[in-house]
Amino acid sequence: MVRQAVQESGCIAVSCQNCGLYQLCLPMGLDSADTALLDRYVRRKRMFKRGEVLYRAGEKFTFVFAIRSGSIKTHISTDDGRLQITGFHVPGELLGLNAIDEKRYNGEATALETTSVCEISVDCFEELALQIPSVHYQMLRMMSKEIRHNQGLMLLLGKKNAEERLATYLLSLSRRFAMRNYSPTQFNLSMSRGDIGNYLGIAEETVSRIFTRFQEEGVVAIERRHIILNDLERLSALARESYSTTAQVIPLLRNPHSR
Amino acid sequence: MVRQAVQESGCIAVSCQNCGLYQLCLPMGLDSADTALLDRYVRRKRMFKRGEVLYRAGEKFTFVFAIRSGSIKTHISTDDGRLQITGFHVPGELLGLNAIDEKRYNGEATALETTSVCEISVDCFEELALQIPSVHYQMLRMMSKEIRHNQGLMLLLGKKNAEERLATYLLSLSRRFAMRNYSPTQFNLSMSRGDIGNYLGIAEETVSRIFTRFQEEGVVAIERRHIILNDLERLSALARESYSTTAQVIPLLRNPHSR
DNA sequence: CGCCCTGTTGAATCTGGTCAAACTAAGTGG
DNA sequence: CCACTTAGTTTGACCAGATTCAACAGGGCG
Repeated sequence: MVRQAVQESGCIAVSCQNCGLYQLCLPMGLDSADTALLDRYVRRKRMFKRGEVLYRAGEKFTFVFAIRSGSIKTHISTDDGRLQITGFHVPGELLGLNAIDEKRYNGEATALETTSVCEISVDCFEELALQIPSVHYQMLRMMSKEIRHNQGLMLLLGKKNAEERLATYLLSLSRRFAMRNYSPTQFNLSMSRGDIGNYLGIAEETVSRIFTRFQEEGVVAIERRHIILNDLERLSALARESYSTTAQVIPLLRNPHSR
Repeated sequence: MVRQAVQESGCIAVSCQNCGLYQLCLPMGLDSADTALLDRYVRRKRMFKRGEVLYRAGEKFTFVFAIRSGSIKTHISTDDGRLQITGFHVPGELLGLNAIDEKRYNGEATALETTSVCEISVDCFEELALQIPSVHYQMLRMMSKEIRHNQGLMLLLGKKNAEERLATYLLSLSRRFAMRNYSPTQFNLSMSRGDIGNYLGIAEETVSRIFTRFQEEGVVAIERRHIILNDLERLSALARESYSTTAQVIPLLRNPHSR
């Protein structure tokens, strides 16, 4: 189940490949006792059906969730009930980490489709961090990444118009699929038009209208939830950003603690 | 300069009170050698005048900045030059932490007024983290807090109208001042109308118009950059959120590593 | 003293939201 | 197998909130 794959970067990818914990990118020198330990932490698996909730805002922080398959949306809401989707999450990502400060989840996570996750008990997780000090460091990197992502979204929400938002969104999905070695030009949208609109801060009708416009212009071809990006160049122009696939799945930088 | 103040929470506030490093909330048992060490890290002080830049996007991650006095704005920009302010920062806050993943600053930080900061060398910082393991944990908490804050902003940008945004903004400033034992109902805005508008995703003219409307309604009194909040209740209603000052400056939770 | 930057106010315009209705696909149960 | 429901999506018409453009006021600073 758990195997070691030494990377030239000086890290080990611990897998359970499709269980997000491997993202923690443990440093070299993990012995078999450690791997056994890790195995213990990822044992708890669980399925969620479309619409089922992983955690709710205010609940005690008991699990970190690693997505194995399927997809999840995370969202927060105003006091008067309007909600904002803050992210869509795919296999290999960890959920719930940012509850570490308040010890309570600050938002809610819902399955978009039938989804399999590993529940990692927080206590175990902290124990793990004690045994393998660089776990904290890796968590820092992951959260730093999330902050970066959220800032990108803030830029989008604050400064872009509806068309740019949708084009940006499609490109960002494309990049994420490319990173995971799926087709960057053909994929399924697991979220509804309503969810997309909510995430991008526009009405679902607007999403629909702009999708049809993109289609008329030949930039994309859409068939219900399946989409083909015909012209990434033009899409980048519409998003007003440059298209690049430079980012790697898990940037395995050298860990400063292994000096 | 550095003094120890044992808190009932099991933490020590290291100060240099007005130097944000104390936010790291070091665990008990810091000996004099450690405090001396810490003193070394916070030695580098520096002043920035209004408009001067602390760091730019893409620059190598060399310093973490702790604000001692004044205020700073952080911002990112689209490829075509539009920029989005992602935060205003006041004394006691740390800047630059989220460069930890890519080793490069992802945005830019600019002084809003004459501002004094401690520059903490990243190398020193990592050394510190090695010596005092809970530093990483405290960084996690700070980043978790930032994520929470950014999510709040995303909610605002995605779902609130101009009036709600401004009311929310004033309340959030009020809370921050209250936390630091300044008046929650009377303070100076160190940022321009343009900056406020940019941050909230609305035009500066809209900021101006709504400020005058609030003033006509008697909710606030504004004299250039000085503002008095006359009616927090009504302001909360306008923001459509409940007013509370429950949050504390530095939530000194028990550190799980000091078991 | 006059310039410049910031902020305020007005008027015209437009993007995107809201409301309403039709349509499609996928179930669901008789 | 078909009527019926339901959720998701698309499209049209209308309208409101916010932007844009423009002019102007006033403080602060050289």
